[in-house]
Amino acid sequence: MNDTAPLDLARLRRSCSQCSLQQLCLPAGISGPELERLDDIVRRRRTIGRGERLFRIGDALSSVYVARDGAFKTVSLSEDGEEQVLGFHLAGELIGLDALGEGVHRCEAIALGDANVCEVPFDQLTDIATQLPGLQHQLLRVIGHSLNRDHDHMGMLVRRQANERIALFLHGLTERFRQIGQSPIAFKLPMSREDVARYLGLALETVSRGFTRLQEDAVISVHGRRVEILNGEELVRLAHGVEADQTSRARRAR
Amino acid sequence: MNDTAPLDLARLRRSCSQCSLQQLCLPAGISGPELERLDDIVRRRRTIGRGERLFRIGDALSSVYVARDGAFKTVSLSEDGEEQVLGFHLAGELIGLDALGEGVHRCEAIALGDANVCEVPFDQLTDIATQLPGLQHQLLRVIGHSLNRDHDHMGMLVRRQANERIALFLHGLTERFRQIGQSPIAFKLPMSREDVARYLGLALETVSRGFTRLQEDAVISVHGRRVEILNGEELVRLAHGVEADQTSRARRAR
DNA sequence: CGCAGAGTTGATACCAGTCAACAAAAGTGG
DNA sequence: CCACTTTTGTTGACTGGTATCAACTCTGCG
Repeated sequence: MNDTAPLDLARLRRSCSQCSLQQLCLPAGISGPELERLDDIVRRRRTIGRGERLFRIGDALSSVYVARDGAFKTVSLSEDGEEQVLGFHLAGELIGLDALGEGVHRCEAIALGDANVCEVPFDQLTDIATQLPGLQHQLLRVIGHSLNRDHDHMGMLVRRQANERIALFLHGLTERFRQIGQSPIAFKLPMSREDVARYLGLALETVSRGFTRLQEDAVISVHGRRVEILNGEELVRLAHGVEADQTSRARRAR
Repeated sequence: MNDTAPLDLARLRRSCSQCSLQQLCLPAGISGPELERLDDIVRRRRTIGRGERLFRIGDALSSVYVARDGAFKTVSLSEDGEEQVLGFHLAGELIGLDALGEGVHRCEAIALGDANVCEVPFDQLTDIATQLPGLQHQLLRVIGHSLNRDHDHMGMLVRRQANERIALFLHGLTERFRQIGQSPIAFKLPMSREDVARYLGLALETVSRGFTRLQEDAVISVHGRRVEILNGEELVRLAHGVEADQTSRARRAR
């Protein structure tokens, strides 16, 4: 899949203590010998190909995962078999918490491209969390962030119109890219228009039109999945329901 | 408000070990002396009046709460000051987890009617959870259920039309009433039409029309907030996007 | 080069939001 | 206890945003 295996291997061997995601991930807030104990249970370097699944609906909760690089979507299936996208997971974000309630996964985690993840056996994680209060605290924090993302997601879905949702979505992405140290103003979307649509509760055509419109208004530039943010402030305004300004409207009127 | 105060007082004094919500609440899975330790930190018997708040946006996370009776809504405020209802909380359901991420509440918990709650100081809870693995496990389970409810909520919001959302909402309520031992077929809605609308992402008029239509189709009977489920199976069908049957459509056509 | 998947654009229909008036219920004060 | 106000819920008419259906273009890839 990749001819730079030796190099990757070296990078992948890094322990939690050396990982660039440390501050976002479970190790935040613990250190020294405690970190080593966490390190021991983390099975690193699981590579996942595009379209592969970390787990499926109905699978027992065995591990939680942290995307190390690459991106994932979690989807649930409605009675008629349609995918609904519950969330996107970028580097450093925990995947698999959906099984916390009943111990069985309620959604599927699908790699949006080639990716690799840290796999953390859940029983062992909770085990050592009882012994390391700092880890328990951080685990709760990470779960909390997941809850927050869900709430933000709902905020996009409720009583906002299509262009607003799309602006919110793009704005949220830039913030997350910034957090993990990637460029927040020029990036490649890891997901398809259809995925975005199923995430935002819109038809994929509407998403496409929304992107086009943002480009017409000179807020972003889009070429397929390549997106560049040209006017971040305007993006934020649009995300909060402000109509596009006069010049943009004039441009569209032509 | 109620002249049976002495009786209530006696009931409210019950410890976790005697509480009817035990199986739904934190004590599930622990027992004996361990239960007593949990019991010790629970400040019971806080009474909350209709419209009062357990906490506000920006408050530091000090306690989580379990509704003992009564119902709550949690709401977040959008930039323009509009309420969006993130969830409804019936007896036995944990409130306050929204602050898990940053230690600060992101939403407000408002009593929908007079209620009383168990207040559980959060630091002490996590403290003894490190010592009682059964409690830690149950805490994670309860958090997981909260996540599940959020996901179910999203499922209602994404690409479902108004009548479907309303049917799903009612169906979900009956399930929750059943769980806490209240009648799942005849109940009084604790929340207003507006709350339902802000929860489902609809206009309140649309919710009102939806209820009326369900009544016309003889699926439910509504008088203000009193609801009776007349045809549970049909309700489930409607919740899954099946059109109303011929006879109902004929009735509407008149 | 040709193909399949992904994305764009256009025309049309319809669901649900909005505005508005009314009805019923629940408080409020004399 | 009744009149008044306020809140809550219902119903109707109209409009607009978005889904849907359909054709087309672009991109990457074997």
